[in-house]
Amino acid sequence: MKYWLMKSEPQVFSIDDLEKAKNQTTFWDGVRNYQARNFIRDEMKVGDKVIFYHSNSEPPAAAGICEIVKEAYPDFTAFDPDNPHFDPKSKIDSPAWFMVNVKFVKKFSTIVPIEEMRNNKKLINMQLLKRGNRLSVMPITKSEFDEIVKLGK
DNA sequence: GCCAACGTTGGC
DNA sequence: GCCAACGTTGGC
Repeated sequence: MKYWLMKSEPQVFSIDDLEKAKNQTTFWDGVRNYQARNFIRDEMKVGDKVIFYHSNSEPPAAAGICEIVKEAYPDFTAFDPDNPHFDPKSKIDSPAWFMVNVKFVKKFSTIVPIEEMRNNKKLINMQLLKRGNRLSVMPITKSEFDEIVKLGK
């Protein structure tokens, strides 16, 4: 089993939105970066655990946990010219972009702000904290996952 | 609101 | 294939 961290802007889609979603499940659409796409398409498996991270929020923070419940399939929002994530490069018979379904597991009783992660020796190697990081989907280790869960409670 | 860092685009 | 210009991300 692998462990991941996925970013979402809470004003667009938050951990609360996931908790309230039908079956507490949603499709993770809109990833338009090749490195992130490759993680989604090639490495995410059902049962993998994911830290749900709130980016562009005050404060930016890990907010909870979800898990992969459906492996990669074409991101259909790329096919829809009216969708903000539309990408004419992605064709139905040769999709460029993929998504997975995730299911709510828990919301942290205490969010874990990025600053707290920066100050934690066990977390300092995470790609999230690397200078200039813009990746929205990234792998983390089991010990990093466990440490964040411990802090978030 | 600012701006550094980064990925993508397009002219050559 | 290079690289300058541009748009976006996302912390601060």
